[in-house]
Amino acid sequence: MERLQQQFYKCPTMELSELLLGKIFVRVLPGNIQLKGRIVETEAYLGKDDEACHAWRGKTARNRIMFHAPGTLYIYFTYGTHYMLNIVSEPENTAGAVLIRAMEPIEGEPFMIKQRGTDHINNLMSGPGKLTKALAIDCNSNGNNLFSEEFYIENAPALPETMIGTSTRVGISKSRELLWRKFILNNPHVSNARVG
DNA sequence: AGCGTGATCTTT
DNA sequence: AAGATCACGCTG
Repeated sequence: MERLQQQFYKCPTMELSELLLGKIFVRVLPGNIQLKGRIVETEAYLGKDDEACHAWRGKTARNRIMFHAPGTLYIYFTYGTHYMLNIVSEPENTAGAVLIRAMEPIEGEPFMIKQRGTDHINNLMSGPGKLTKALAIDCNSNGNNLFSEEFYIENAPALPETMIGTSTRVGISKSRELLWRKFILNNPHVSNARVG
């Protein structure tokens, strides 16, 4: 399948969060290690009218990448332990991003198993902190984009609406009512959504 | 159900 | 300068 070009990412964040489901995220490490995962869960974050979004109050040192061009990677560190992977959306100077919450391992499982310290396949990338660990992604890649030999996304057929689930976002305390989480129904690699 | 862990943001 | 919060994961 061909790689997605920037044009693909130039659509509203809400649409993008759904279009990304089923696509193949590729991470290539030195030594020609190829890691691939099928995106199975996403969440939308918009600067405007979304208090849960980092950029809600405007640009800061941390969130500045969210104002970059569509297809840029916004990665941040949280809870003293985890890195979160987001794909920037919306035109330049407008904040928006899609959080990648879970993937289904497609290639490079031995590396992921080593990274994660478990060989349970359903547990390798079934959460936003888990998948960055499995793919060895940290803040060094913040601001990189998906049009390189290191990171790109392969196209895949669009999923029928009947396979896509919708819910409130996980782990936030603001804007709790928004149904901005999208996931592939009945896929065993979707994260265990924490409640409360 | 509780807690580790450290950067970031808000409030003093 | 201090305090609160946090787009989480693991143990129990």
